[in-house]
Amino acid sequence: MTIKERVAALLQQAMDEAQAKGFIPQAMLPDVLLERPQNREHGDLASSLPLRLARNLHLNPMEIAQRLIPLIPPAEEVERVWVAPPGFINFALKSYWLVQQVEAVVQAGERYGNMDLGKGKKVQIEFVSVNPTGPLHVGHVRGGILGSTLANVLAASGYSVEREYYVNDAGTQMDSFYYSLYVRYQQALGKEAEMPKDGYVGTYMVELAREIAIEEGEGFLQMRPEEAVKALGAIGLQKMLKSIKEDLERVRVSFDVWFSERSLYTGGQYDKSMQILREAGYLTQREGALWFASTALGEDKDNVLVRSTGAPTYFASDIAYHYNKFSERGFDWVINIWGADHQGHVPRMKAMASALGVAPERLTLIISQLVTLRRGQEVVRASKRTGELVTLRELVDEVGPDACRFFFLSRSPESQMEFDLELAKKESSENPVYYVQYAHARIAGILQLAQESGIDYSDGDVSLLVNPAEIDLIRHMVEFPELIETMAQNLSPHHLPHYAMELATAFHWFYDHCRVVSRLSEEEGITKARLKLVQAARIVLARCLDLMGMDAPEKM
RNA sequence: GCGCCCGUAGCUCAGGGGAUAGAGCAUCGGUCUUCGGAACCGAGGGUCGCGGGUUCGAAUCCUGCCGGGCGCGCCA
Repeated sequence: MTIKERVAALLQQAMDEAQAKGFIPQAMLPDVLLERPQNREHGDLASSLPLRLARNLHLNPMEIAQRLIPLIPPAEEVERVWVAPPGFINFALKSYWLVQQVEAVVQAGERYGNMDLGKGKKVQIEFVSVNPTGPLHVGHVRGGILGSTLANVLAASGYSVEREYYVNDAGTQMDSFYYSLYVRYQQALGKEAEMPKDGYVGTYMVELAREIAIEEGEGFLQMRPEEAVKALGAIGLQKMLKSIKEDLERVRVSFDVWFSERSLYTGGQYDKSMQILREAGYLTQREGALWFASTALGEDKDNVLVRSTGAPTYFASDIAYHYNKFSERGFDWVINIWGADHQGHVPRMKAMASALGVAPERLTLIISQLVTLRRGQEVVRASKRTGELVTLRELVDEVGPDACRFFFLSRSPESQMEFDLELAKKESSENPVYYVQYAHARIAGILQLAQESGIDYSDGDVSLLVNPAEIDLIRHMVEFPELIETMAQNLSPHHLPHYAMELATAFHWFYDHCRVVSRLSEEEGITKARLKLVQAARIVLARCLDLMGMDAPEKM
């Protein structure tokens, strides 16, 4: 239970009693009872409950507050409760309680901030899932970093999380990729062959084909073209996937499962899911194609599942895929992270869930807006087909994984963002990423010094911590569990970098005001107490960095 | 034309019904310079795109414009 929930419960108790005794009329309580006021003078926690109730109760908000306050039970956490116009109830926390939280943090260690919001529910996060037709570029990084961090956050919140990459190894785009590879392979071996007009003309395809020609020899030239395309394609796909995986690992994005689209056709999920839709009456045959009657579910148009050529669409695969996720693998909750260019597919996905008999709220689609890439004034256009793009690899080589992650993470998914490569590079020596990491390195330095000096601070007495800088640092640490909760509830990991900045600031401020390691024997007590505080600060900061997938350096 | 997202400081972005709207970078000024200066403190800088509405209270919710991004295929 976070301190916010604890105090909210106290307020709730007071409210119940007030109503039971008839001091206050019965009323529905708002969901949110407590807030963190932005101004310190308003206490550690505040409630606008009286203001919210005033209208329905036909009472003056100040009056409501006055009646409520005497009924708030005394608690070891709370120092003072008071009314503030126009009708807030403010709470100040006891500094004795705050200071004891240092012990709580140290005791919890790496588990500090974890909670059981998810109660072990099985959640799957599917992200990136780019067609393996070429290298990942900058636009794909955002979803990867968002997904991996969200997965960390949900895991810390008590969900059982699985990370998945959906490999589109079937479908027309892949056919084009396979054929392009065949052409490049022939050319690599000196044979005349012409690229299809919508083929993948990027230079990486030339290199891929050459590599295969060297490793596998000329054998594919002897095969019938269809056979060669298939055989080469299988090799090309594996190489492409390997390279994508390596690229993602450079930004510390990894997956538990790489799921093959093709397996849905060989494993029977496609047939089964279509059967379910057929029996539910959602399939119609029209104009030579098979349609999903999504208009029956409130969508504005139907969607083709099987083309008149007999080839299933990507959407048909999606249905089979989600049938597999929900019905076969039994995920309680499925989260898909998509780029804004797929936003139009959301309604039909929801319709599909209903048609499969899955409650639509068990499927969450997070749409992250696209990234505009710039080099100074020049806008860089990304086109995978022509190969004119800044790859993920180039980006990470230029900017580094930590800065990359921090930068992408600090923007909320729904806001379009601009990535200026020049700026990212230029700022990298003087940017917030290093500010946060520096705080960690500084802490490590202090603890190192303590160790070298042979100081054992395990018996440090935290009640000696009274300096405002010390208390301020503790206040920030105490907010960490609430942060985890907020991020998990709103699926908004972008708060993490901002919090990390604030925590680092609080630490630097403390460092500036309070000398930690003292050689004076009369300062032994405060030295140990502060070392314990520093240890706790390190735990929280390291957790932040870990959740963000960043390094927590000992030295820089 | 229709749908979704966005518009907040010079720039990049937080804040998404509460009290005086914040951060980083940039600009200007100061501190300290014994545990790591990749630090600390301060200043300037805002019609929260514009207009209406709801509310005790709106940057936040509703609505109409304006501006930008992305969609609207038997492509993925």
